[in-house]
Amino acid sequence: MKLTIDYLQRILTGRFEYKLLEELAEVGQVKTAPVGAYLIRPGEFIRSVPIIISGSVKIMRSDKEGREALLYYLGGLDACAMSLTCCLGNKQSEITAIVEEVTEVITIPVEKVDEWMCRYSSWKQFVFQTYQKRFDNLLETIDEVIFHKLDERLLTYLQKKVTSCQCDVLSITHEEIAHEMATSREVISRLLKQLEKGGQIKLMRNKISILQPTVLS
Amino acid sequence: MKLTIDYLQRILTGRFEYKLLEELAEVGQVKTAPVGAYLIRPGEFIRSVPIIISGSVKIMRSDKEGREALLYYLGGLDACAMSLTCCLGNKQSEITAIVEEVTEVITIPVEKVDEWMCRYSSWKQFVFQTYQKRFDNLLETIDEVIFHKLDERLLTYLQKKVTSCQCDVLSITHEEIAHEMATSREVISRLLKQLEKGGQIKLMRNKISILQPTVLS
DNA sequence: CGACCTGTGTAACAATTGTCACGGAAGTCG
DNA sequence: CGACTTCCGTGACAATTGTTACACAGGTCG
Repeated sequence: MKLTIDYLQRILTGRFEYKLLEELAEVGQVKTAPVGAYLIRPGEFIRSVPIIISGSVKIMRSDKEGREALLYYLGGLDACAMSLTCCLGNKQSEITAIVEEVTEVITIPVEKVDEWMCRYSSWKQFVFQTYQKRFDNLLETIDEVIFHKLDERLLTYLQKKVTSCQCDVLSITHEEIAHEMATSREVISRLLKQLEKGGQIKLMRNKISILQPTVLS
Repeated sequence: MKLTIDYLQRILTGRFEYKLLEELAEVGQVKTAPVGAYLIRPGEFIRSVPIIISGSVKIMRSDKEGREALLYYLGGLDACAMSLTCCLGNKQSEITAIVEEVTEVITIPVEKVDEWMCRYSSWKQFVFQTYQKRFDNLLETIDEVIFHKLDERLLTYLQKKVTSCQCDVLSITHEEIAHEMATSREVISRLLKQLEKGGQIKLMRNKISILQPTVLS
């Protein structure tokens, strides 16, 4: 779909200069991706960088044996660092990006991503900020798995999910959680029960209500 | 210490254009850092980006309780992504960088790092390659801790150490390994003994000899 | 030599996490 | 309603990792 300057000004308020918005309107494409859609998969190349306007995308890592684990979420005005390196370095993706909530993205062709970097300092800043944020996301993830036990990890997992989907009743099965945390269903069930006894969540079929004070950024 | 073009041409063969080498010689500083020196610590700012010429630097992550864990090593011609984001985004460091083997670095003032990006495409490429490599390093680290058990992790830890210090007899105590892997000495002793029984290593006081076929990149 | 310090080995036990085996609850669909 | 599927709970047990406690080996230094 075609972009209008008006639209861009509304969603990117003050972030980019007018001339850049004009160019963005020229070459950018708006797309809507349904829940479950793959934005990219390991081994794939990508020829345009997506900027997420609204919705939520989860970035997963898989190993050879088919196990998977959640790395972090992308949300409003985030861009994917992996797509940047893929584009700029012509490299294959190392991760999977799956739409978690219906997501609207603007895609920008590689050449422009590169070209704008020198022409618009606001764009350069955006690109580096993206790298920095993803780097921080990965460090957070590492902290979790290295320094915390499963029950704590489960709780922060749920809390992040809550901020990602913006509601405190999650529609998710134990199986899915287990999958994203690279462990087994029984373990998750056990720990969830434990959290419920501790009054931090409430369990229902296919649903989990988070009662915790959700004091996350 | 001052830099000469000759020196730069020798160590950066073909990586950068001549004009960039001239500028590098102009503003860059060579420094030698002794084993154990901190190149950067969490919370610090940094005003110049170091490129590692020779030696080895380990990047560690710490949590609030003082525990630490090894993230990855930097070696020849690597640059630190964290120092880039610190400089370009004026952000505090999230990691610790400690000299593992005597290391020679060229430091480059922030302004130039930024300025050259538009002027020299080889430099831009270098910067993005740096981000990409560090990103990959972190993903590898995450793979290890999420998908592998301690004994496997210990083995790859030892192998990486071997490639980092370029010798197959490591001078290290069990305590130090435990520290870098964020576990306890007893656990490491136990697993090392197990690896020795399996014929993969040989243990001596303060030393570990790796007998494994070291088929690492 | 004897006191002392550091590094290693190891047994015993605790806690956490993973696996297997089931049974039952809730929902779907004929 | 009855068959069937999916999801959840749970007990029992195994494997892994963490902790405590202690013995001993090798080196240093007076």
